[in-house]
Amino acid sequence: MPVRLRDVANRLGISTAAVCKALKGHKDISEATRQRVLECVRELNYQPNLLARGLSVGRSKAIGLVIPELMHSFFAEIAHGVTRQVQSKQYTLLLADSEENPEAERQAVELLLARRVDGLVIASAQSQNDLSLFEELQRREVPFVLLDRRYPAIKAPFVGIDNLTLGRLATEHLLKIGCRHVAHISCLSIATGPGRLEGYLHALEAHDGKANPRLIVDTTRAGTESVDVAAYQAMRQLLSSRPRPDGVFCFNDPIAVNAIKAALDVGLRVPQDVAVVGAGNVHYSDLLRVPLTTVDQSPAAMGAKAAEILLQLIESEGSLRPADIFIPLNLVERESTRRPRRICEREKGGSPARRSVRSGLSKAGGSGT
Amino acid sequence: MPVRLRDVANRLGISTAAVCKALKGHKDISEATRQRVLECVRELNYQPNLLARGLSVGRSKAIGLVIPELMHSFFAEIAHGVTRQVQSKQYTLLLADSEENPEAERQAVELLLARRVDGLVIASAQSQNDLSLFEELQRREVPFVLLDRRYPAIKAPFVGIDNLTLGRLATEHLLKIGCRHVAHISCLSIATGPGRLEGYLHALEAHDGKANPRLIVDTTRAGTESVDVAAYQAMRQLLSSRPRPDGVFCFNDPIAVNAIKAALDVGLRVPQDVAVVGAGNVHYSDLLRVPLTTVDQSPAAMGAKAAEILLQLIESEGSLRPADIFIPLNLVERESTRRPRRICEREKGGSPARRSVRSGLSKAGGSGT
DNA sequence: TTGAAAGCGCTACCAG
DNA sequence: CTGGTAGCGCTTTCAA
Repeated sequence: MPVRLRDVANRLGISTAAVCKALKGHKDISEATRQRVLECVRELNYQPNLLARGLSVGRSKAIGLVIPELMHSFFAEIAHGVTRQVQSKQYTLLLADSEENPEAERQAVELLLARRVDGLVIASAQSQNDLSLFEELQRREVPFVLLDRRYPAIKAPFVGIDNLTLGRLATEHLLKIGCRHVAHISCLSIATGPGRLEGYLHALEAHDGKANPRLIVDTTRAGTESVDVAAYQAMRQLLSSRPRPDGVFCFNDPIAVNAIKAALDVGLRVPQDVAVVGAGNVHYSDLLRVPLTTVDQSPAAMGAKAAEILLQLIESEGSLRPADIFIPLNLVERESTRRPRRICEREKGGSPARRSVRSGLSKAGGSGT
Repeated sequence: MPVRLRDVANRLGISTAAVCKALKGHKDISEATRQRVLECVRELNYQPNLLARGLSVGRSKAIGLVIPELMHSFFAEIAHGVTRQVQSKQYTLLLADSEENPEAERQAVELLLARRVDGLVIASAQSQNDLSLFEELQRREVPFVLLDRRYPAIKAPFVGIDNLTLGRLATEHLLKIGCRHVAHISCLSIATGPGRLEGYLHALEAHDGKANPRLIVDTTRAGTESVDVAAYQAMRQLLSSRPRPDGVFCFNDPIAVNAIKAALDVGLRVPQDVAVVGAGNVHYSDLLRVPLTTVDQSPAAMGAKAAEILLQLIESEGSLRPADIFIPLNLVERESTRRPRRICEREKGGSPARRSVRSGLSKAGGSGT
């Protein structure tokens, strides 16, 4: 039904080869026929069949993006960054959502490979213990870049943030505003979780050396329980422990938002009674009931960078081995940690060199509409 | 490099045809050879090349999704609904983001067709005046379904909401809580805009017959100005007009959020001085500084339904002509319209039959993480 | 400068 | 029941 190369060739009384070359500006075709071809193509509204081309040349000009959860606006923004970059280079994006399920992710990757994508960007749901998926990809020499979630054992370019720094940044901030008992709601089942916990511990150690295990609670979900309720419960648990924390660093914004909810529900004030910081700088986090202090990770930039690197990787045909990229972090200070002026007593020991904190320009005022 | 059908055929000393049939369970192949094939396939880890298959059978088992703005969480959720449905049916999703640009959308569609997608789901950025893109699709007999943004002149299945009802629902709510001067911040450049305005007008007419044109301001952007600032300015303008509105129905949540910001910035209280309702029930809208009353549109359900219909359309090979689907609306009442108890004086005339309002269960408590 | 022809990997028709 | 074989639409090499 659709018009083929042959159709325009026949109509012009020339060969398909000639048309093909004319179209890609091969210089061994006369300008005259080239013009005729171009005109005819326009006239018939010829569109090359990319399946056929892909089969023929062995490259599809398509890449796959595997995301653990598109509902999370963090990943939606990443996806946006990826699409922008990819579309600007005339590639097509194949999207798969693993819903945080490692097995679903495997199948999704399998399917994308069967479609002969030229490469993959993966924000993975695999556990750190099972790297077989990535090993398989390497064995097959499929170019791929790891996004957001890092697997140190895997030698593939990574684009994301340094979670240790993130955890430290957030925790130091809480300490700096005078919190004495800083808790952490973690999510160790996600690849970025342990690093943030570690950053939290580092900051505490550097400050006064003590980390109270009772002030760390994890939200790894047992079964189908939603993250929101897990977070809510985690906060309730923290708030009933003694000493009661006066500052909480949460693994991410959704958790932080639920933590705040939990605190308010039991009659505590945020930030006066307990300060909260999240991570991700989700849209509208400055318009929340209590505007949320959070660590911005520039997800769109992350996505764009990952795509850019993947495309380089593909076009360089393996001659390139790009370094990991760490997107700069940015602590955005808002109400949830804005303590009534109160000098921090006993600032013990020299605090370790802190990463520079860029001006916390709100993101929700930007393009998020 | 990757293993082909031929490789397994050779290894088994049979023909590719036999292998092909064995794999798809054609009954004219002996169980014995079928087993041998299956085993060999597993052993060699054979993966069919879907480009080749697509070329051969003329169907790609892939569909395209065209979205105007993935950053907007409304569309991210739609995309999520689509992916779920599509993946469950073993289709692949090709994603394109038009960034609200009609021309970019055309090109994106062109590219998807060149990749021989079996159909398209389009939340379009085309203006109502230029339907050529859709006409072209119909001419080429490409199955497609219109999502969220409706083009009445186009005979293609539509999945979305009834904007007139939405506008009426929101406006009636404001009237019901006692607002005397209900304003509307519209966005007429988007296909869903006019319907909502109309619903607003209908509600006012039914109530007391008067609609003040000064209380309607549009946010169609001049140039590169962001929606957020357009919305903010629109609200400022409204607030300085006399009579000052005491209730505002906003085209969508991002606009509503900025409108609230504008009101608070000039020292007004929400909802006491001015009540605000949005549309979309964006994540966390119940955790905003002022939790936002909004009309929920169940975007994930919308996406899933659209995909489902498209797949039916494809598999029925045009024998089917599905009806438009209107996803039920759901007014979610929160702080931004929770007026201090105040009886509505002078409830003139019988208010028109109102759509049932389902229980306003918050969405942010759900899976949005 | 042009064209014939051989694939790319898979499917499907039709003859054995 | 099985296996040649002729495409699907495009690219590319090689000969004219």
